[in-house]
Amino acid sequence: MGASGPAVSTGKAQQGKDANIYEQVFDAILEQRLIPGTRLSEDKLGQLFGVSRTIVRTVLQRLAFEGVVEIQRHQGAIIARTTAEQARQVFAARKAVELEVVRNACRHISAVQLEHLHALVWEEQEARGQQDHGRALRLSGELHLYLAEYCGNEFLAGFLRSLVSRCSLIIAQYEAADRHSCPPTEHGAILEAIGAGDEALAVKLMAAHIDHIEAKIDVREKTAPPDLSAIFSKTNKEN
Amino acid sequence: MGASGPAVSTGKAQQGKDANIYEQVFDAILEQRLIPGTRLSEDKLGQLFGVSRTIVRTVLQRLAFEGVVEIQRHQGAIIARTTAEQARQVFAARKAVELEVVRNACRHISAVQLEHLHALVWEEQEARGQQDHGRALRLSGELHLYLAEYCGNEFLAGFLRSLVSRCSLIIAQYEAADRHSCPPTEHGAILEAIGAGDEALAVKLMAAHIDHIEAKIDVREKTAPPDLSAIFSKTNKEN
DNA sequence: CCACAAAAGATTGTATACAATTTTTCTGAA
DNA sequence: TTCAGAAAAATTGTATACAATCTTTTGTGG
Repeated sequence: MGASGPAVSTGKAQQGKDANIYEQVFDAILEQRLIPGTRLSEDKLGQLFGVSRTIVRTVLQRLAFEGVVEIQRHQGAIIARTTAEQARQVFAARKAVELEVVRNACRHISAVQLEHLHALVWEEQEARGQQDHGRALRLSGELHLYLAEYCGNEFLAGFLRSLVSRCSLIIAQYEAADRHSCPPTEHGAILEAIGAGDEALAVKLMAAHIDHIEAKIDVREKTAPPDLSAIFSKTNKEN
Repeated sequence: MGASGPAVSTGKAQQGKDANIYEQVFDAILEQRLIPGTRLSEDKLGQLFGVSRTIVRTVLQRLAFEGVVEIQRHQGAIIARTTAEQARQVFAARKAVELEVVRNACRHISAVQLEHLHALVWEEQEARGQQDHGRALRLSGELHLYLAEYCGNEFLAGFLRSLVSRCSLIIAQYEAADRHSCPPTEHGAILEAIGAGDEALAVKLMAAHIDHIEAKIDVREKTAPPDLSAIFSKTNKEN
């Protein structure tokens, strides 16, 4: 599988060019190449992708619905920033959803689907071995998303999609320097339990797994607020 | 509270005119004045509300993201139809989310918030007594939504919002002639349990409540013809 | 040099024009 | 009549023009 797969089924097929842009922006978020606070100018994006603002606007609105960008009237779109309290809520929501997902997966998942998930784990380890943290993080997210998709509830899967992408933003905003967001051995263990149909164990492992991710984030505000350095020295402005 | 409240906080304040149209369409869905399969022509809606297709398009895309309308390329938007399997998934998702909501509510809810919910139950009973089934259904939905909002997790609340609206569509599509979707005594009992802080009881009652709603739907397909302008005529001046 | 107001510039909000596609209507023949 | 196919109409997809608002720069007085 190539580096830039379709990132889980994002909806229907046969869509317009907005779908392409959406995928690219979404993937960039999942790989943390777009970090919270980044401004997404309609004109810039339009020129970048060779489309008019109409298309860009559609994409930005969709991303805003998903919660990964914030749009404020007359002030445009930025990659969403997450407060510490919101981060707590995201992990709580993930736990509620993913425990249900795991329960369903233990009953509904097929052998070939399980095989696919194992392949993702292997791919993720490979990326991590190559120090490609962005790709590893995206693959980790995709594992959770495919698991949800295979559990047989498209609504839970769709919701989890927005939670996982938001998690990427949270990690980008808060995580300490050492970045190993999802211990891959845990992924493997969860899949083992699901494959064995051991619902109780799978649920327990998934709960612990999410707790571990949450434990890694550091609630001190790492965002550069109106920088002190900016107050004392006129810093340059990018682009 | 008047008949046409803001229907739970739908997001940010200070929004454009699209917010108004969105509210009206969403309320019409919650009150089942818009039923599954109804075609939503961009031009018709635009003339109806006195805005250009640009605005209508924004609204339709948002509704599509929430899952209450379906958009197919070059074929426009219709109120979403739900398959029997999807309906099953919606109720499963609601159960997963609302049980978590109830657990949190038992710990986080305040006295004044609980008072508000009790008032909603009373209002719903009143509407039912006046044979205003549409309003009763909307109030029932708002009860569930406010409960989620008060539980202290905006992400779960937002997800539940789309599930509840989808439920209105499911009921409109499938429910038998006798329409009493949410036995109000059950609502009261759930609030009692939450007020008493009895988590186990509250969870049990909510689970049973959702099961009862699901049990009422009837998977036989029932079609219905649309009439667009009449639906919004009471709130809009121009034909 | 700083504070502050006004103008210039940049960005977003909305409407409209045109292109692409689908749906409907019309025509003719089996 | 009924069917196929083409023209006509209607509807959606996209780009662009202009209006509204915000941001930055500039100019002036203290």
